[in-house]
Amino acid sequence: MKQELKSKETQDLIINTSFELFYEKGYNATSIPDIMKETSLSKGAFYHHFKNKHEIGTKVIEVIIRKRIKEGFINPLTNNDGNIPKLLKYVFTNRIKNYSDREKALGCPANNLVGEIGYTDQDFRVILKDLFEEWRSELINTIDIGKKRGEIKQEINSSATAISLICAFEGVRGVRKVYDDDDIFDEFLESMGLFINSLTA
Amino acid sequence: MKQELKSKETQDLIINTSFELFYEKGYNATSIPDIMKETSLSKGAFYHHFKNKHEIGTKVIEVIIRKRIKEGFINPLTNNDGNIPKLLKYVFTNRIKNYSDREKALGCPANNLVGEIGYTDQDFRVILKDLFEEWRSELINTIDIGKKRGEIKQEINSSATAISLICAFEGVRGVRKVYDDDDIFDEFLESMGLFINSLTA
DNA sequence: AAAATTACATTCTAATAAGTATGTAATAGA
DNA sequence: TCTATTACATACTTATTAGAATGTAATTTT
Repeated sequence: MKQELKSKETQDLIINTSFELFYEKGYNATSIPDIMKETSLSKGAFYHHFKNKHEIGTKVIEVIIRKRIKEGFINPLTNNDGNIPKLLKYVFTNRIKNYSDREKALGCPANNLVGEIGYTDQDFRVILKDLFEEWRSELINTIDIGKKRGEIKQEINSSATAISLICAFEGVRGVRKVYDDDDIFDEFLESMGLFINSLTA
Repeated sequence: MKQELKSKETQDLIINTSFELFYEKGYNATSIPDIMKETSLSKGAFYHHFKNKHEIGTKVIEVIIRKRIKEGFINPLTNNDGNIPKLLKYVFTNRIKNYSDREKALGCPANNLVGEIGYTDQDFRVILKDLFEEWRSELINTIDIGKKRGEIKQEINSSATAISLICAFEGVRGVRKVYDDDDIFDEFLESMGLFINSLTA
């Protein structure tokens, strides 16, 4: 096989495996040997492709988690031919219900990482902030469209609403984690639906 | 000094120090030597009073974090002579603004631990769940009182509303962590205020 | 085809971890 | 007062960690 291709495949394997382990056990609780055991590759392979653990952490956020947020939360917003409040409800409520048991039990990968951020590691914080900002700005845009179309009240603060939707969503995913119970989701979705209704003109 | 008293003081020192370190660096990133360096005590002292790291984790949740949630969120609810929506606004919005910079930057200790929970450690999950349940049940009670008094709409689902308030609150504290910016709080509080208003009869 | 480079594997080091064993001075009980 | 126990400190063991050094076969470049 061509070297360049092989190399890319190995890197992808390491990144994907790292993501899964970080998601299941947490970043700090996952060691490089853990990752390499899972890939069936050697430590040499790891340090050939990556500088250190911090670099793979960064890559996992920038590549995998970013992709998940883009595909799961940002892209669906751009498909805004229909009614905006309905779109918001879809993205923030209906979608959640269809998560796998694993995803429900493990929560949001981005939010889990946020929980691990300490006083010192500002690097992850900044990358995650950029991610949230991408998401928020698309949400603001979506809400603004709703306002222009008269589907959302003019007096609604788009930016405040966007951040609140994100906060509430990240919040449930954490709370659902500790409850390990679908009822929490259902009740949350009911309130979330009411909140979105309260935005409609 | 009497032994029993001395022993209690040492245990408290270890528990409090552990809480601070877990809060600043996270549970998994904090080692027993870290804790003992901070207390200026020896490892022998630690293992004399506690079985292992897991036990101190449990104690920190059951004692310190529980106390914080009780005093900060549950007890204020029981002081419900005034208007209930106003009380909710106080507990969920005004209070947050008065957090110290450190508390803003570090987020919610309970929620941070939630982020570190993996597939395996069900122990912490269950203790945290009990904590959230205490909080939620008091909140449900408070909302019910508001309904009885006619301050909150009858058709509001108290349980769903309670869990949503908790989720939203835990959510911001995480999001605020990554943003490291007070504007996020202000915007969130604006939306939160509207949401609470929408509950009023 | 020879030389250089790449993509790893293997081996090693130095630090740090959790937890145990042992020692000792102070206190408490008999 | 003698003995037992408590509250630690010190020292040790074993496992695991991040990362560096070295080796090597396959691929690429010249």
